[in-house]
Amino acid sequence: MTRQRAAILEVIRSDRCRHYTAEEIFELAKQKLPTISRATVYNNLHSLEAEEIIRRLTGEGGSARYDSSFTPHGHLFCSDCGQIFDFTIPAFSEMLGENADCIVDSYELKIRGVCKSCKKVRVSE
Amino acid sequence: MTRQRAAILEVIRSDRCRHYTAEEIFELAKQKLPTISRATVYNNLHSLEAEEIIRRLTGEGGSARYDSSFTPHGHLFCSDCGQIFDFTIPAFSEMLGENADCIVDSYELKIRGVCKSCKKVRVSE
DNA sequence: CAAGAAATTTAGAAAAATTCTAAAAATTTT
DNA sequence: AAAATTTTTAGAATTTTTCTAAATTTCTTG
Repeated sequence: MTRQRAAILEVIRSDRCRHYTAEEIFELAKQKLPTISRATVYNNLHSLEAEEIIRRLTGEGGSARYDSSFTPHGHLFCSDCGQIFDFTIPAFSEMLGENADCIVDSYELKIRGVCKSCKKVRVSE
Repeated sequence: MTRQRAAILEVIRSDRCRHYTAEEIFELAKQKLPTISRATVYNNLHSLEAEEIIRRLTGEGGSARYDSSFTPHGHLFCSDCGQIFDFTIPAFSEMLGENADCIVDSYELKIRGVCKSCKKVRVSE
């Protein structure tokens, strides 16, 4: 555990809904450790994901975003505000268990849509 | 509908299990239309996805892969052979319908694990 | 706690992936 | 078939990620 790794983790964990990009994490970590380098951020993001501490989310726009939790859960990608909301599906594990003749290491349900508050804005417009 | 667009679609549809990358699609389309450019491939991949004809899959390695169908379904990313297998979950739509207070445009279930045949290889080794 | 070994970080270059641009070509409309 | 619109091309530019070798930090062990 290095100071850099701690700073990176702290940045990722400081956020429970924005899901930062690598570049954002780099900029924020830089405020704590001005000499930190991009490569260190990427190195740590990779190892943290390999250790199942954080999760890499991709699919919207150019750069990956990071989730402070590795626990399997769904992500709602709001097409209006761009935020990524977490949610869980209690019955999900069972559903998978009974049909899959494969090894399931992890899963992620990605929903594209419009979140609650943006839906309200749309209705009122 | 241009010749380029048709060639790109044809390439994507010629494959039901590999899920080509943009670069692979570019190379394969080039065999039919030697002067096709990368930008055209990307332009068309974007518009085809916006028109909900194909789907962009991301998350494994650097480049996105393309699915010839936009119909919501799950993807099993095999961590051994790297292939992406499609599967459907009949009960899934209902499950979503009853809980989501948001607009769901589409969804994708991503599973990381080991496919049937790689599992067999692992056991026999 | 100090010395050596191992692992990590740095800075920047390099590579890979994607987007942009303006002119040319193709397609569609009239 | 001419004009208007859209798409394509080629390559530069940008963005994102990875690599590299030297320097630094952390860990291990006496």
